[in-house]
Amino acid sequence: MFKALAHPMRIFMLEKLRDKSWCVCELAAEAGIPKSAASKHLSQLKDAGLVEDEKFGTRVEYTLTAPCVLDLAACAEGTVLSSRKKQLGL
Amino acid sequence: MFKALAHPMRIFMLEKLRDKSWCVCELAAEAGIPKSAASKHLSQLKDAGLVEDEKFGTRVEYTLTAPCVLDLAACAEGTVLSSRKKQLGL
DNA sequence: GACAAAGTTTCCCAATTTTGAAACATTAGT
DNA sequence: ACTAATGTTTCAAAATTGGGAAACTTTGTC
Repeated sequence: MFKALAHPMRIFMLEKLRDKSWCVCELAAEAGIPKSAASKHLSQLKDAGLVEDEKFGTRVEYTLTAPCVLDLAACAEGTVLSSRKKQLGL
Repeated sequence: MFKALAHPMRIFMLEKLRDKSWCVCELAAEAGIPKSAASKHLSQLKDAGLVEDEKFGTRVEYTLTAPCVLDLAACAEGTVLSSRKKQLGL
């Protein structure tokens, strides 16, 4: 699961999914990457249990499912920020 | 930070550090890897703000600092387990 | 000073991951 | 049936990451 989170693009996608569901082509356009890459990233997030997909015709919508991921991200942010301070000026 | 967590050996080290501080050579011995590798992994954990190091003579002791990492691990475990169930039998 | 112990850094190679293009489904609409 | 739109998969190249051995620091001891 941490491997799934260990890529800026996938973090970006999770942040997009925080507010609403997105289909692959929308996320690809937002991120400025080809559909194939977006599909593969989303597939990894799905394997990690962080998102779910649902088909609507030709579209596949991805939704954020893991409820604790946002808390997790907040924890990560706080940790990183406080360690930055220490590493610089204390 | 998630990159720092995205390696089994570093998770192993964090679990060791849950109970007490360890020096590099102790962790290397526990993990069965050379000191150089252990040092590099610990360096990444330090850069991510997850551990701190303190020198005692020639020894360098590493200590777990990020208080939320353990909650984070619990969250991760719960998420992974519930998604496994879904992916198998629902 | 010489030596040993503990860590770090460097160098190079192996392994993994990421990327983009193209081929391949699948579904919808005409 | 044909075409367009959306996703997924495959493949090879590119990029990143990890691993081990040796060189190098630094500190403590004799």
